[in-house]
Amino acid sequence: MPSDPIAEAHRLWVAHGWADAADGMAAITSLMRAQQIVLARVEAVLKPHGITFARYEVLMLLYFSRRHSLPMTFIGERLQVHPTSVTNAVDRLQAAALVRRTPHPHDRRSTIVELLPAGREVAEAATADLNDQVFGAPWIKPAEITNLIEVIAQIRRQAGDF
Amino acid sequence: MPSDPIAEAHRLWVAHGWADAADGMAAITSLMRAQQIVLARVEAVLKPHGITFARYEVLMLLYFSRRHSLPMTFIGERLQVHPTSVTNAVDRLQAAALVRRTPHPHDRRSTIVELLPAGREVAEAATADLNDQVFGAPWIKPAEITNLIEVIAQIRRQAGDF
DNA sequence: GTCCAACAGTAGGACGGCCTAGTATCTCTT
DNA sequence: AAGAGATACTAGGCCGTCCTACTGTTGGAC
Repeated sequence: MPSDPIAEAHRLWVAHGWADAADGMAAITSLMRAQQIVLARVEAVLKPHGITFARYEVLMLLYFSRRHSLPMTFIGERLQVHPTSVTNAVDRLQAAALVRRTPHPHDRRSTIVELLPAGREVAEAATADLNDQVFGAPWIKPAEITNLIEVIAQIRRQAGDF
Repeated sequence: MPSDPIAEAHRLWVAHGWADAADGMAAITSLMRAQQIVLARVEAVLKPHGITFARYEVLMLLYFSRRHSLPMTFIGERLQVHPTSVTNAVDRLQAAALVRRTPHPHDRRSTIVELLPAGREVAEAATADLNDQVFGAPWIKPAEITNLIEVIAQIRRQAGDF
């Protein structure tokens, strides 16, 4: 059984006199690796539904909104992604007839994205699968999950994420 | 001050009867967001050095290897990325004259990537900046950092990462 | 009232990740 | 010794992210 590459990197960091940065390096590298692992699982579950995680997030944002519709700008701010990424995601969702663009009634610069019934179906079906196969699956102990949420919330808060 | 979008999503998950998956959803969403935040910081620090995080990881792997050279395959396995991603990164590092490709002495299928002196310089300078501005910076409390490493190690181990 | 700065969205391009397909080489079986 | 399967790498393409540049619209300063 091979050793943990991150623990190995940590050891090398200390050996090179970078001990005060070794923990931070290991934590950030861990974060990168974990995200990659988890994203791959999520994408695998979403693939049969014909969407990606980026598009799933847009769908759920619309799903939870009062009128099942939101301005492009709001979506970008909420998901913390660049406006062009929203354009990209909405383009593909619209091509799949899951959402549609509607002009804003008062501001002709703005565009409203509206969830279509087909999009609502996909959102519900995809969520059922994700809840069953990923979110609700026993990947780590429940206590550790809430711990993880708490620690990351600190990072996010410190970065001005909320 | 707006509330935490992830806490909000958690609340909605519970309200829709998905309580048993709410924590997992929040943890995974947190992971995604945190990775995005941290990666952006790392990339900003590396940008003046003319490399990205993907290429930095390759450079450091070579930097720590005995002969400052490794097979393409080994790099991909260690970094847990697709072989084509290694090809991509090495292409760009080679174009920047930081590494070079060398034929494997015994196996003509294989290619050895060798760190050049210029690559060594960049690796050291980039690491100094990363240690100073990201890895060693006080983004969360030290105890929380080791906690994060531990929890993520469980996820990675469960996923067969090591 | 006019003009200009700010804003909303999109087009085009760079980059990293993956997948599939293809070539070249090795290795094992028979 | 020969063929089959595994292995190493790469080319081309898709997707999501970002950046810059551009068009159109709004709203406030004057």
